[in-house]
Amino acid sequence: MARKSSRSTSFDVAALAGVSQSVVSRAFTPGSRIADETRTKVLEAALKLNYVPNSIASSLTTKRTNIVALIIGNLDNPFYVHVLHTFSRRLQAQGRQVLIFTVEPNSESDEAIMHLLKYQVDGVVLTAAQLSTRMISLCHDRGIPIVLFNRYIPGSDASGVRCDNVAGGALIAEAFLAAGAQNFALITGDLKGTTSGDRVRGFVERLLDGGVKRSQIVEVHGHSSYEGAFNATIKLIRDKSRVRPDALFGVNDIMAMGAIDALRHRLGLRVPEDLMVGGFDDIPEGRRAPYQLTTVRQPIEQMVDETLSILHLDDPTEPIPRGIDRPIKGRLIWRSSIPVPPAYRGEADAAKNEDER
Amino acid sequence: MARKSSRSTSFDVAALAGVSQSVVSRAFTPGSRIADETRTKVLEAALKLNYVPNSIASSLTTKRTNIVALIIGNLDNPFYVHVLHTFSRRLQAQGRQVLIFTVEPNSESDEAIMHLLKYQVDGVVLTAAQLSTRMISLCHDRGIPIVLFNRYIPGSDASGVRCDNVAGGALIAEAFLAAGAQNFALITGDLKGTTSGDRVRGFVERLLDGGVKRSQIVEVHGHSSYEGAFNATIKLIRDKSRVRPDALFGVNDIMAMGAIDALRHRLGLRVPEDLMVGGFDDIPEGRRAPYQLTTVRQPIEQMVDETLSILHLDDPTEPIPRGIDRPIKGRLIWRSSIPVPPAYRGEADAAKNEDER
DNA sequence: CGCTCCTATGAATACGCATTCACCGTCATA
DNA sequence: TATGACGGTGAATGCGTATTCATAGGAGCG
Repeated sequence: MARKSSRSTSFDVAALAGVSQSVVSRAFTPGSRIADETRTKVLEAALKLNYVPNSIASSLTTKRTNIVALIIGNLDNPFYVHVLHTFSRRLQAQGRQVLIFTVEPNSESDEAIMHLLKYQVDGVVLTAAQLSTRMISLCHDRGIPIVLFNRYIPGSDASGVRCDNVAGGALIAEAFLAAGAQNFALITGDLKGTTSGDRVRGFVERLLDGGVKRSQIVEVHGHSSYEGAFNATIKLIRDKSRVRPDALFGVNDIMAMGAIDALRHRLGLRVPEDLMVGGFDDIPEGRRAPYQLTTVRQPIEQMVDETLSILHLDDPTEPIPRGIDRPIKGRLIWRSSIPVPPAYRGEADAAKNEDER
Repeated sequence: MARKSSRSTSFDVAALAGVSQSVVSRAFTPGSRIADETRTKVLEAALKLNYVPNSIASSLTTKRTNIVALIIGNLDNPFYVHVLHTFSRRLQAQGRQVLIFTVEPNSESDEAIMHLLKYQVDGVVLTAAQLSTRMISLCHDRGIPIVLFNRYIPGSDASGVRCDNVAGGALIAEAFLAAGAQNFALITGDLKGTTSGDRVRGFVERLLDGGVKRSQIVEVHGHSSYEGAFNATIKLIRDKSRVRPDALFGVNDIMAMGAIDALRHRLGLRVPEDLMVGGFDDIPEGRRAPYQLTTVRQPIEQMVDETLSILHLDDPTEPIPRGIDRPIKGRLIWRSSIPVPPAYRGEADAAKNEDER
């Protein structure tokens, strides 16, 4: 059989059902004017012919593809996998699909944008990746809304949804202070994106506010990954020129996990007894028995909701939203990678119950 | 500005460049008959107008969308995330994109198929999900090639690429035997797919061949996930009615990791001293310091290559490949979750070096 | 110089569907 | 019975591009 064999069209169905092609179209368009009886007749004919409407063809007239592009720069961090999964589920429930564009972490996504423009996607979500403002206006000019997820470009007219990273970083600082830490370290990746930078800033500022001296805080950079944090931690602890920290903030969970494993399996230190560790994101992996990571939970579902609402997928006549910056507060989840101060015992138990469900 | 504002067409470009629309089309079609000078002129005009060819419209005539659907049933297992990532990278390099369809694990993907038919995708890859044979013929009838990744339906005319799971299971059995294990346990998820079943079969058969008695092998089922294996392991070890196994095969790496953590953090056992553990997949997570998982490596790159070559994306005139079953041998990677017998020391050191690169 | 051959281009058409507009029959109303 | 009003249908058109076919012009040859 030839490859492009029998793909029946609305005309074929119309012929079989004894109606016109317009009627077939209406039979598949909810809310259009057609007699129930006729619709049934058409659907039966369609079934016989294995007819499925060609959404490519209909996009041509409706100017809607029901496709949303997701540009994603880091699938090695489980957090972004969860983000992808959440978007996919939500959009599928709306009858839309995700067209995925993977880019190298920290590389510009400009090329991806050029490609997705061809596909006439209804909207774009960009996460864990960089983007030039030129590309944003290119999308806007063409009527394609774009939302940055967990990223923002201050002063640009790009819209974004993000966790309030400054406030979140402060939460970890507070947890450390409440647990009685004295010397602080933080491990972060490159600061190209605003995400890490904000967390670092919130963390450091809160510590300084709490009376900690600058000299009590060490900042280490590594590749923004489990391995990067693993190696950076080893370097940090082996550096005998400074006092060993007793609190370590991994700027995201996957890095905190790398740090914990380095501490335990390379450096022979105990967590949290010798060193308490805090993370950020609350990925399910951080809840596992070896980590029990105290962290800031990013409310993914809510952030995805916000993102979709900004995209206005349902009514394309809305003007494209510009310059929106919607920071959403995260919540501190107490587990045992930071010793739980008495005041927070109840909260920690609640989190534990929730995890075990 | 209105939403669907200024999206210029090939006619606009033609007008600006002083040529006809056909010439614009040719300017963007590699290998078509057009004078270099003219092409340059057209491209300049296109640039001025921010013109990007509308691939939706061109699909209508070419009958190619350059979109490949990927149905994926389990993003919680990092293995499938790597699979997704690999497909995405490969296809993007060819100028194609992945349209993602997430389905609930172990649910039928029939609905997803109905949706992707609308999008006129050029091909379909299905992984970690179930599918009825009816849907396969539906795709085939419409000229859409579909390949099952790590899954096959014996006797059907579906094509598939998979790791040779029977042989792989046997490799773990051999490793256990070489390490001197006496009592064996295996933890597996539901056996709906062929993947787990084959691994179990290869494992058990190889043990029996090696003189192990049936009574020395315990099989435990749990949800096919980290947590499922974690809980199943606890149940297994706490069952005092039988001797404690000294070797445990997690039917995939993520389950093996769950098992290891349960052994260490709930049951107070040491790995590999009290219990050796083997996995399957060789996900990067299993290489981490706490796990050092001895496992069977699935050659993802090669499997993806095979899959793409079966899809024949480049020449749609090829007849749709039916009934292909391409098993690919995996390779045992020695790490330290199984004590390395002297004969394999060299191999293990090599793996270690490779990991640390 | 006249012819053919070939290359570069333009005009026209098809792709599959949504949508507009006109039309027809029916029913309720005056 | 005549008049609208309205629900349902069909014919025709447009969406943006690829492709076919015809043509103009130039190069090469005898």
